[in-house]
Amino acid sequence: MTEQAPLIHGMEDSPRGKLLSAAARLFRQHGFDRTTVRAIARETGIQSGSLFHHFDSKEDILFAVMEEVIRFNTQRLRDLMAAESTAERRLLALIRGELQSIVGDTSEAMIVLVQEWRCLSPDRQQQALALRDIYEQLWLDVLTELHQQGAFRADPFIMRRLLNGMTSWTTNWFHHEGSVDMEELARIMLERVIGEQRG
Amino acid sequence: MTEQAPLIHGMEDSPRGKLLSAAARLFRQHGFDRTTVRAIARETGIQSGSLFHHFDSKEDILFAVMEEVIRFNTQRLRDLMAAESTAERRLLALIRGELQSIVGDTSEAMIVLVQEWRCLSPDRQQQALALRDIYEQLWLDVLTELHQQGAFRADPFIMRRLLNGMTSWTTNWFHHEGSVDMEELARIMLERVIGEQRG
DNA sequence: TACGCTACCAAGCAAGCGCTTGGTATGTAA
DNA sequence: TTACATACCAAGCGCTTGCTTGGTAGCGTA
Repeated sequence: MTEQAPLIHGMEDSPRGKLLSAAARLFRQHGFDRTTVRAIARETGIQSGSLFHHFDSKEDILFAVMEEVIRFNTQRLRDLMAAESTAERRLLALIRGELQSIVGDTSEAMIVLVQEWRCLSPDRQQQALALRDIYEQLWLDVLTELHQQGAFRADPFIMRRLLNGMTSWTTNWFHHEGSVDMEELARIMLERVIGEQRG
Repeated sequence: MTEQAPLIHGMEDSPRGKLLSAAARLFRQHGFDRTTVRAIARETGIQSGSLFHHFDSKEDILFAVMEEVIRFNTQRLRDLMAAESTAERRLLALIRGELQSIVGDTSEAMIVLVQEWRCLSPDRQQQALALRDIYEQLWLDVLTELHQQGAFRADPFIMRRLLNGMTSWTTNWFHHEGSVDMEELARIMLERVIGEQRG
């Protein structure tokens, strides 16, 4: 170990936080199963056995990564929404925030959250699901409000699923040097809900 | 082994085809890394060693699953489109076909294609990518045509990415017993492109 | 000085993994 | 009858894996 990779946004500067940051990055790059505890330890600059002083099992690390990233991004969405006055602008804020979390400062952990879900035990899945429900409720509230205003006809639940698919999929193609930036992409996604406004 | 699970649509009724069907199902359920060659063999009713009479490595099995499902679904989309006379109807056919492949008769293999991509060697990824490019061109042709007709303003490339996200994500929520069926869902997705028509 | 807590090292164990090996049964064609 | 290919079995090898164990260094408190 010569250099330390930067921490993922929202994770604290402690042995635990460094471990989680390194783990998230490796899980994202190679997948949970192909990441060895030895690799996580090496990246953090400790011996593989020492890792179990901080976590009881490899799966515990995965769960901790997921839990932290859900909590952090739930709070971020709440903060972003609080500054907006209309339902339409709140939805744009949500889309912006989710994009930010997926292709921005917490991307490693967010991708892990989506892709390594089944590596959790059923019990742990249930716990993570409870946290995700809170996150999802933020979306449903705004979408339901817009639906009642007549902004779109489709079911708000379905609409959320479609939006979730659009944002999650960006992992597979979005690049910051690409032809479209995050702000413009958020706008385009918003238009999939409320239609392309004439102007 | 007492009973044989049904084959996945497009796979032949041979030792090889049965192996691929069983493997796809297991890969989907537990992931590539957590599926052992012993489990694949057991599901097919043979010994684990016998499996290597048909394939050189476990990764070869994964690649074969992916190759078969891309080829099969590319041809299916072509057939479905050939019956349609307008670009809008062709796009609906594409959406319908992709949904069918993801939540219908080839779902196991399609999900594996999306989720286990990085388990392929770089060389194999390149080969699979070439096949996927052909598949994607079908979408780009139709979307470009619609874009030129003024059906939507956004970039056709971006639009394809958004659609791909919407369809792929259905894995995580769509159920055949649910409140919306495949046909209606395809219609709703189409409207994300061309807008909700009044009527 | 003694104590206890946190953070770590060095070594290694048991289990599970992909894959190999050497051999057998069956079917088809010369 | 011989020859060869296909499809399989039984056994196990060598390696990697998550995790355990027993011990140590540094630090703050009494």
